[in-house]
Amino acid sequence: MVTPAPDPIQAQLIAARRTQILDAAAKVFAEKGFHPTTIKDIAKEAGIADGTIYHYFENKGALLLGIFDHMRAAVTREVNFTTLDPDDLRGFLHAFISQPLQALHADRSELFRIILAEIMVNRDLRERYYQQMLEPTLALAEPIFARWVAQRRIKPLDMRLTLRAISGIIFGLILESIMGDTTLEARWDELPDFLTDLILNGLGSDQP
Amino acid sequence: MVTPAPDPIQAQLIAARRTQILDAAAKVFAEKGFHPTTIKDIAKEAGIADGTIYHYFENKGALLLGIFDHMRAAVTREVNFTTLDPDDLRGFLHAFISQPLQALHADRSELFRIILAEIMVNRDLRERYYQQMLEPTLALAEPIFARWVAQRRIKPLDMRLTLRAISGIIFGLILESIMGDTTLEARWDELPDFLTDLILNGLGSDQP
Amino acid sequence: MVTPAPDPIQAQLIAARRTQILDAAAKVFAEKGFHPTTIKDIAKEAGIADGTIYHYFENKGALLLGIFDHMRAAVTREVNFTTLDPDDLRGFLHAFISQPLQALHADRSELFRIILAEIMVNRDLRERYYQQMLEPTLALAEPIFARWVAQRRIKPLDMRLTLRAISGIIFGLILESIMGDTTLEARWDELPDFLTDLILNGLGSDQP
Amino acid sequence: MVTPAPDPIQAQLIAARRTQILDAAAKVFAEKGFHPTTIKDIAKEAGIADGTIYHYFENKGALLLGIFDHMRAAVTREVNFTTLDPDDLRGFLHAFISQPLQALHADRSELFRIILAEIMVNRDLRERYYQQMLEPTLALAEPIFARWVAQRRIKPLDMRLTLRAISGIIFGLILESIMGDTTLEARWDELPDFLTDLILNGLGSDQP
DNA sequence: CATGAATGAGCCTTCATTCAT
DNA sequence: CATGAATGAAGGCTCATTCAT
Repeated sequence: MVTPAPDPIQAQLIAARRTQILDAAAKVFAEKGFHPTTIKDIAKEAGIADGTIYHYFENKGALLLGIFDHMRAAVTREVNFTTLDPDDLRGFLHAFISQPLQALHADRSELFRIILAEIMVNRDLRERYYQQMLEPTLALAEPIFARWVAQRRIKPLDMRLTLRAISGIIFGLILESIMGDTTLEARWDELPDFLTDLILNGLGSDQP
Repeated sequence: MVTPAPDPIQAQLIAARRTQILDAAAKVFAEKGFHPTTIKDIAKEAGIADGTIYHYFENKGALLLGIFDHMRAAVTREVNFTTLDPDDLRGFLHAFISQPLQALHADRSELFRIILAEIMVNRDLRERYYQQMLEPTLALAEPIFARWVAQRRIKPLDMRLTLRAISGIIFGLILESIMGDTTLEARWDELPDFLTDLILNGLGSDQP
Repeated sequence: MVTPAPDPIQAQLIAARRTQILDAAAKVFAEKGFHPTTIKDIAKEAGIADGTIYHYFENKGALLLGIFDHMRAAVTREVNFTTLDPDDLRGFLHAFISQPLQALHADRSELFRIILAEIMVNRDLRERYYQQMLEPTLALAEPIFARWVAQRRIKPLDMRLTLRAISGIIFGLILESIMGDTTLEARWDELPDFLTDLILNGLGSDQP
Repeated sequence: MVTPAPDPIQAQLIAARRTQILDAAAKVFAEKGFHPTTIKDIAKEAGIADGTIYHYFENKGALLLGIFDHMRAAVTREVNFTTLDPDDLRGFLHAFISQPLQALHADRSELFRIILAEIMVNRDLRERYYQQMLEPTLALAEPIFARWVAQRRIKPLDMRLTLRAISGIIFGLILESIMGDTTLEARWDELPDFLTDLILNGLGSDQP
């Protein structure tokens, strides 16, 4: 296991090698799943020897954590609400829905599926996911929604349940897509607009 | 592997033994997860020998399928929209939300978590889940929602996306609860009412 | 790992299999040493599969412990001072010297060499050896020697050091023989008489 | 592997580096044992890189040989019968017993334990030990003892067995001490006097 | 049908050793 | 000469599955 070297060039090399290994692991995991994948598979994919992996990662589980962190960093980079205008209610909501929907779709979805499976099963990973992704997102959005309530721009609903419902939709749709729903697959790009309307206006007819 | 005997008493015994094994497996899986559980664990829990399990199930994977089918049957029994009055828009929606929320919660949630993990990873199981649970539910609700549209009681939105969004909420909230969200855990019973309102009326303020 | 069955026939079979494995292990250990020997080597020698060994022994180390216990039982059977006449000073001393010298020589010496090496290195085994072999022997002999002192048949020396010295001779000679000393090898059978005289009368000339 | 340089300064440096490595190895071996110690452990202890060790030693086994030689040199330095007065029978015997007892005790005993374990298992080391330590000592003492016999100061016993018995006592007591005998541990310093008397005068009472 | 001992393929991991820089 | 990243062989151990009793 390589400890971060003070030497910046060394650090660069180490980071590069770690990324190389993680990329290989991510690829093979996405194809075969976590458990069916052997260290040899990953090493072969990365073009290195089995043992080399253990210079950079404690064990197989650490690879998954590494991938998780990489993905989290990437998603966090892509999903960034701080640049949004909180006064633009519709725009904010649209972005709030659209960004995760895009981030966890497409080429990332296979890997996310595998990670999600392990999240379901691995307590560490589960807590990590909750504390580092779900909870921060909810915490970030809460004051913004609260302001809208104060401004009477949205109904004075319970914010915590509301936020969980909205993020739940996103989550649930990603899951349904993972399950193989072809309708969602085909019309993924319509979802942000559609959901924004649905959430804002509801399903019910205006006429009583 | 037991081939279905014509003898009804035999069949009874076989079914009982299968259930005994499946219950044991479900218990141990829920505690330890699928992969960490060994056949010996299950046999011990069921009070039988390892080999006996193979008289009733092809292999370890078949146990999970069996559990899945059992759970599906139970959920299907509990979640039954056919007895609902389709003219009671609010009541139907409430039940549509409430029933799965109850069915997959509580003492079943640990096992569901484990099965979900395998669903994510096992194509067979995934397709089975989609074809036998998700898709039928959507198919069942679609004409009912369509009728409401025709009656102008709900907005003429795209039904397929609408249904996926609504079931997505349910799915997503179960997931967030599995992730360990204590808010949802504590206020699980408020969800049906809350969600029914939210879905019907939306988040937006009435005042433009 | 097989737990002792209440069924006496089962117990017989289990004991037989354990012995079979232990004998195979002893043979290969004696030839190649403990560490260089693989589980596969032992399994092959025993004519069984690798995994079978783990039905009967926790791990490789348990094999060594098992061999150690077997050898201890055998040596204890052979080295038995309780049948000796404690009034026969010379006879007792002769037997006290002779028995271990015979027991740990010949076909047993190769295995003893290997076990001794692990004793040197493995704290558990070391304590086991001390508590189960060395100490009991010393404790057994002490009252007998004390009686001789009381009877003024031997000098009133410190009994504990005396006993350790005598057993030390035995131990040391076995070691020197293990080291490959050909003189000892060739004249092993002279040792009991020779040592009995030496210990009783000492080296010094009678004439001052 | 460094070939001896003709340059004396080079040779000095090489010797120093070898000693540095050997000291580090000795320390770690004494703490963890030979097999459990990795080259990395030793390199870390010595404050150098893994690879550097291989410039000075063929392989891991050579480190043990090197330590063995170092220890042998040190012991040989400390245990030196040539300066003793061979006419002082008691004094010589006392020193003959005392010196090894001191040399292989105290801070050296842990390392000796480890080396002894490898001696038991490694034929090369075993022969080296016998030929370079045990046999020379015996050979050295033999003429001296023979002279005493000629002078009728000791009994005309078989010298070869006598010497082996005496060195066996020393050897055996060191072993018993290694085994964890607390009596010996506590009274180690009494041994030389005690043993000298015992060996010279024997255990038997003077009165017939 | 029930049993559970036996099987053996296969995986993670370690670590002595090498060698390009 | 020093470095330490890379290598890859090897081994202990697990466990799903089989099958003789």
